[in-house]
Amino acid sequence: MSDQRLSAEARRHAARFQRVRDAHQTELAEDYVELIAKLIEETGEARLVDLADWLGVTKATVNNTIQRLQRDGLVTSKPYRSIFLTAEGEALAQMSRERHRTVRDFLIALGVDPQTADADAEGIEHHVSQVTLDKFKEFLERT
Amino acid sequence: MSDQRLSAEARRHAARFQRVRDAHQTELAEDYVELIAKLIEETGEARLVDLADWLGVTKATVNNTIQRLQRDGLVTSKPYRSIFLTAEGEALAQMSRERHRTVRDFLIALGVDPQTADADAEGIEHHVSQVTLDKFKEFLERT
DNA sequence: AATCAATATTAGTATAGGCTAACTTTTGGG
DNA sequence: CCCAAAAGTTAGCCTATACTAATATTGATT
Repeated sequence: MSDQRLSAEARRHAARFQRVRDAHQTELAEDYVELIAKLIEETGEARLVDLADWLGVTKATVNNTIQRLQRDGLVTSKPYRSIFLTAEGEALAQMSRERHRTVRDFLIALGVDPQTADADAEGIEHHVSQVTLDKFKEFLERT
Repeated sequence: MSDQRLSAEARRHAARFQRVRDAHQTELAEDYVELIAKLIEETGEARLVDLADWLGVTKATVNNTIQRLQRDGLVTSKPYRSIFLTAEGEALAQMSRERHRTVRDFLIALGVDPQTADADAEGIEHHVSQVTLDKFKEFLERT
């Protein structure tokens, strides 16, 4: 299918873009399951209103998104009841939390203040490949 | 306006999310102006069809986005003519390119292979604060 | 047990960012 | 110089992610 007309560089560039676009699709899901796991762990349950507060969006938005996550098999929820993670959601949450922590710790080890590290990690975590994550870990071990 | 009911941690979390959501709004604009600058520099002009090829999306999508960027004052374009950057677009492009290069070089200095560094930099660059970028530069100088 | 506040849902709206298909305009090769 | 291919535009569609406002449900307190 690859268009002969295109340079190898253009094709690589397009592929990278594709990858970033795909990452955007999963970002929000990762943020939600990460937060749901945290809330369950710390408060015993994940309520819609708490998610809305922690995410800084309205309840209606959270409701929408939870429907989608349920459709995609990451959470379960019944009307007016609190939200649970499926096994798949749990796995994604654990992965996300670990990656988040690694990115955050790495930035702090680099000399970034914790406040900024928190903020930047939130955006960066979804775009770090396993290869890069391993380099971050290596650096942490060296320090 | 801050809701007394919310913990400081929840408020900080929500603020970080806000920041990531805002970053998403500018990401695509940055990617476009960065690419437009590159194409103008290397080929003399930025044609819609080239943008579509390099971004891996259809011409219709690029057309849409260019209208938006024009509305937002980052590019100028006339029907059936090639695309130019405004002063503001130029400034954003330069900033983006420099940040992109720093992130990429930093990852490579860390030991990440160039291929992966390219791919990860594409996603990461939009979420790196000036503070973190400066730490990346410091690291590059130390190496 | 009734009521009210907290919580959740629904309906309706908007924007961004994607697509395909059909159309128009430009341009370059014979 | 004309006409076909390349380039650009338009219309119509879709999904994700947000919002407000109105409604419905739950649960705690009197």
